[in-house]
Amino acid sequence: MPELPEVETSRRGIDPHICGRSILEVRVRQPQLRWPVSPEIINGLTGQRFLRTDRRGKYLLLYTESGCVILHLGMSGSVRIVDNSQEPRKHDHVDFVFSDGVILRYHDPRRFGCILWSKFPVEEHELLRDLGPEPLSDAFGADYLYERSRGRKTPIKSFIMDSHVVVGVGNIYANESLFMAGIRPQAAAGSVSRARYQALTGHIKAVIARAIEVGGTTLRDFVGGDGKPGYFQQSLLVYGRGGEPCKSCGSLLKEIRQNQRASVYCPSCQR
DNA sequence: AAATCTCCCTGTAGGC
DNA sequence: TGCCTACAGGGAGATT
Repeated sequence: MPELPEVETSRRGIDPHICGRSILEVRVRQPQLRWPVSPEIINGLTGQRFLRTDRRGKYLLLYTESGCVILHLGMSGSVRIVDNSQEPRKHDHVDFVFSDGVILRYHDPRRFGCILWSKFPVEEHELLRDLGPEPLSDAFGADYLYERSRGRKTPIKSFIMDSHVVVGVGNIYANESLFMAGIRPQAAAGSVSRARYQALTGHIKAVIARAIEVGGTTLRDFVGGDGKPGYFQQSLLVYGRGGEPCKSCGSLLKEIRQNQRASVYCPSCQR
């Protein structure tokens, strides 16, 4: 599943190939994603160019002179750069066809992603308007989480995965960072101390920053390859390891479900 | 307001 | 081997 580092790695991978090139055509083989592909994208982009790219949470933003494509990869989505000699494969739903035979190809087997159009200012689009701060920004830190969490009884794992609190902390990083901070995922967010939020935010920032660095080493994969950035290489401490021994103390890791999501933790290291 | 539930979809894994 | 079913999961929207 694409986490924030993969989205950022995708953005960096496609940016130099699509910016400045004329859009000849947008080919949509399957418009039914999470929401239908915006008609403005299917019909209205010909002759325009992407000027720059950006990212907000896990949303990729592709700016033209008249507006902005909002693209989300969902659970199984990917984008890559191919040339016009490469036939689309199964689940290659959308092609942005540029001059010089360059194609930005969107692939998404489960179709939980979306490709939407927004006029300026895109920050006021309803999908982006109420999002929390970026995890790597200075606005996100122990003081912020501490203040936001007072009075909240929701489990801390649900709290840090809430995109209105902070963007880009998916299930994998929530599990991993809570383990590193020694906090049980069930703990009420409002009862976690400032000091523990200090540890937690530090680990969230570190794990995401490191994953972006690792992804950067595999940028070449975005051109003609399978579009898979390198976060798969990273070793996971708890995620997917329920029932296996804790890498720190050897206790058996517990797996529970919170909000229909798997949570794995060490009953000894996390309190 | 906050917490919880539902739904979208298909590849994969497990059972027989 | 192959068929069948259960299930995972980001995140918005509905419901409690």
